Amino acid sequence: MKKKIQVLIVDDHYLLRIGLANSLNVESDIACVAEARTGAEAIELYRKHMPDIVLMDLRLPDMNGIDATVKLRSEFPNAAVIILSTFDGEEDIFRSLQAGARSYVPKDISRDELLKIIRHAHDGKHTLPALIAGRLAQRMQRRELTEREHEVLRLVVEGQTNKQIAASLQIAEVTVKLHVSSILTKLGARDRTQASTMAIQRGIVHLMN
Amino acid sequence: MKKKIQVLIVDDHYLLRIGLANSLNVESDIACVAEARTGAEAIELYRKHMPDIVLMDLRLPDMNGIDATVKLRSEFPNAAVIILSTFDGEEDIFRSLQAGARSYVPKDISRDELLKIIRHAHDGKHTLPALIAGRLAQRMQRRELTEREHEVLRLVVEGQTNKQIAASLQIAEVTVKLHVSSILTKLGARDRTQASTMAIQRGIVHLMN
DNA sequence: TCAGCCCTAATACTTTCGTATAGTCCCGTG
DNA sequence: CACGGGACTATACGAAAGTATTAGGGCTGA
Repeated sequence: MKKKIQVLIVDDHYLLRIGLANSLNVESDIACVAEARTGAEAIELYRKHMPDIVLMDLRLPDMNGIDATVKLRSEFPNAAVIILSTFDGEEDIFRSLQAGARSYVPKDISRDELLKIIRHAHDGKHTLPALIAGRLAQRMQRRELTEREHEVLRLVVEGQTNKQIAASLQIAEVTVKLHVSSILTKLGARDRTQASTMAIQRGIVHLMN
Repeated sequence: MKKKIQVLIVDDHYLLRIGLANSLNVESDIACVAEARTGAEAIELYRKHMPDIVLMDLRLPDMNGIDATVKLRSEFPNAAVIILSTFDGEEDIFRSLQAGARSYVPKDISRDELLKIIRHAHDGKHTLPALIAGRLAQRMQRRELTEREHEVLRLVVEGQTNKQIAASLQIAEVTVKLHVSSILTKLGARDRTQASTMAIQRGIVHLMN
């Protein structure tokens, strides 16, 4: 008998971990070997079990699923990570794949598609659900925001005025205006309010509770 | 032997349905009797099975979980609905309970707490997780937006200017400004951009894909 | 019936936003 | 070394946004 595909599940949602573990263990060629709740725990358990596949939630208590992927792959460059997410913002997809993930799947995925993607990922292939691939294509068209523009955008989303942003970043208000203008053109937004919702929608900025 | 608490699960996420069904069926006094993927299906299956408890996702393909609850309870006023949600915006909590839900639980809830809430709901009690209760308390303090203000806010979040909103709603721009001002004071926002993100954060407005 | 709230509107004024143009400094790539 | 790009600053202007005040009409509940 062939060795099963060993999977590490990383998710802080209890219900989802059960659902995943059950779905996988039913299959004859796949087995869930460990479950982690945090990014740190994920790396620890990866060292211990050396699984073939990591199913990683995008939102984790301690760190971002993307950062966790980067950290994991810096230690284990061959780690096959599949990002699981409720969000389907283009930016999250883009960054996940940049971080070296083999795939990116929304949590409302069907059982069959998930299994297919796990098997493909195990074979070294990069498979994306059609919807996700479409989002990614959209994202590729756009020019990326610079680091500074990201900072400014974050503050814009928080509702700060240009003057407040200038104070926060220790730069002149005119400079802030310049950055905002640049952000607007890059995002294709008419004003800061639209830029703000677009940023949230696309996953460029995440609202935390 | 006592009759088990019969539960209807309403969620379009395959993984979560499995997780839930498994968690519940392990218990000796609880049984999942049916699973629905949409609001319409939920009502249909409720008629058929007459379950004791409905676990309803807030986000459904066809309609809102809150609307589904209202519809269900207009036909079956004694239906015990527990809303399940990834969001923990105050507004969603508030509206869910207004719609007659027995409880509102986030999807990252622990197994024990979920079971406790199901049993309490079955006894007719209204139990809320501490975090959720806190959010609700915040919400209760605030004055509610009027219907018109909601409409305006939705358009503000879309990034429309006052002039565009005036055109959309067939009213004068000055009137729009008045509504916006009123919204700002009620939300405690400085400007429309902040109001916009607050509205998203609190679940007053939902972004759709 | 009257008070109170909501929606509507007009006028007037201040502040902020967004764009345009022009120029300096620094850094990494070719 | 030159070139391009990013970050920064300055000045100036028109377009929105936001505030304040006043006021009429409609609906509701005491």
